[in-house]
Amino acid sequence: MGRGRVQMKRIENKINRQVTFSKRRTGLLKKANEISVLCDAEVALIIFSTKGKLFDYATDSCMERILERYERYSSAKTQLVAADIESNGSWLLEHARLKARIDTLQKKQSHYMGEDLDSLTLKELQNLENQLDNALKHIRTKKSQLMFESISELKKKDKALQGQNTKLAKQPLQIKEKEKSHAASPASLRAPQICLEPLTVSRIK
Amino acid sequence: MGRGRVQMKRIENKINRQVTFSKRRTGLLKKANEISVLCDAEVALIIFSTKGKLFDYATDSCMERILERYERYSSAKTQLVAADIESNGSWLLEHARLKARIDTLQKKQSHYMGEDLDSLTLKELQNLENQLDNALKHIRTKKSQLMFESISELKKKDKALQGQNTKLAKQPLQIKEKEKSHAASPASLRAPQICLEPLTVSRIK
DNA sequence: AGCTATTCATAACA
DNA sequence: TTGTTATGAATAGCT
Repeated sequence: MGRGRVQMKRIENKINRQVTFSKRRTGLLKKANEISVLCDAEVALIIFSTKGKLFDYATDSCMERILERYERYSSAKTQLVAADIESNGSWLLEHARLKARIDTLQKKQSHYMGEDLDSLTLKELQNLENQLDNALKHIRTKKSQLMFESISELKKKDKALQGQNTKLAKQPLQIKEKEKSHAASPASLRAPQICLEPLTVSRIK
Repeated sequence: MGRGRVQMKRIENKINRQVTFSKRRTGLLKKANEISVLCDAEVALIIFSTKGKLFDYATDSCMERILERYERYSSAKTQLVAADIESNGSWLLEHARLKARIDTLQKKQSHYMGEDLDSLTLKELQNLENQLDNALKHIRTKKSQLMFESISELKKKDKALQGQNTKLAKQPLQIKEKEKSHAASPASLRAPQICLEPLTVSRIK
């Protein structure tokens, strides 16, 4: 992809190597992002230059999550690592990792709440918009579902109570009189309203 | 790089997405290896497909070493804070607290993404919907703002280039002939498109 | 940093 | 999936 083929071996000229590194690094990071977006894949890319400078990319800027997933996937040595951390006192690293993770999550959360948007590019804003739009669809679907369920339960309850009402209306006079002494209106007439309560409240926490 | 441009968003057709993933994955892994060899860099690349399958590349097949180096590098800045905590020995508590915080944040995040909605009540769903709706408004406003800015910058550029064009058209015949030999169309006509690039790509990190 | 001439990667198609 | 091909991208060598 340039003016001539290139041997697949270390570029000896230092300047050339540095320039090529810079150009290819940009390309690689770009492509990592592209496959992530286009193919809905989770990608983590870490590059250390010869001089030790770090460059990285991670889907959703969430490197830690992907590395954790990798560790989980690549073997069951997670436990060994954890034990290692405790025994050699390298919990410092662990702590730093947790902190970093929290930072990331908080930043992302602020974006989900429509805050701190100045730090985003147009493209990122577009992604965010699509994501939230999608989330809203799910949420509204779920909400409708819950409401329909409530309604049909209420209808069922209502029917049952009406049946009970009819039955009570046919009972001997004494019992009805007794009821009157307790309240202004017969309990049987209030029942449907009372029974609405648990149904609407139960899931609202 | 195929027969037509490609939108930088998730490919909706499942088959296409799978094929593209397979091809781009190959390309990405190849390029990761190339930059590593050519430029003497240390590279780690982790890819999870949508279905959770893992693909990876690491310089010298030594993923763990690179990941450790990464952790060392990215957490160096927070070590001071951690050291402070170590001194009072209450790091166990701290650790548990951080973990809990992360759990909370992650749970919340999944809700913001429209996932794991079964655990929410109707009222909570309503709150969530309102919040996201509000966030979307902010995001869309910001997006519009950015786009307007882009447009006005482009218009400015366009004007400048047209002026330049006019000037060039008035130059002696010899110079114009020279231009023809370089390209089919004058660079000034292509410029506006070229200038779109930085706006969409520049901040990929 | 920019700028081409080339080689490469890959989207669409088979 | 694998292979082919027309095209858009990436980039090597220069400036």
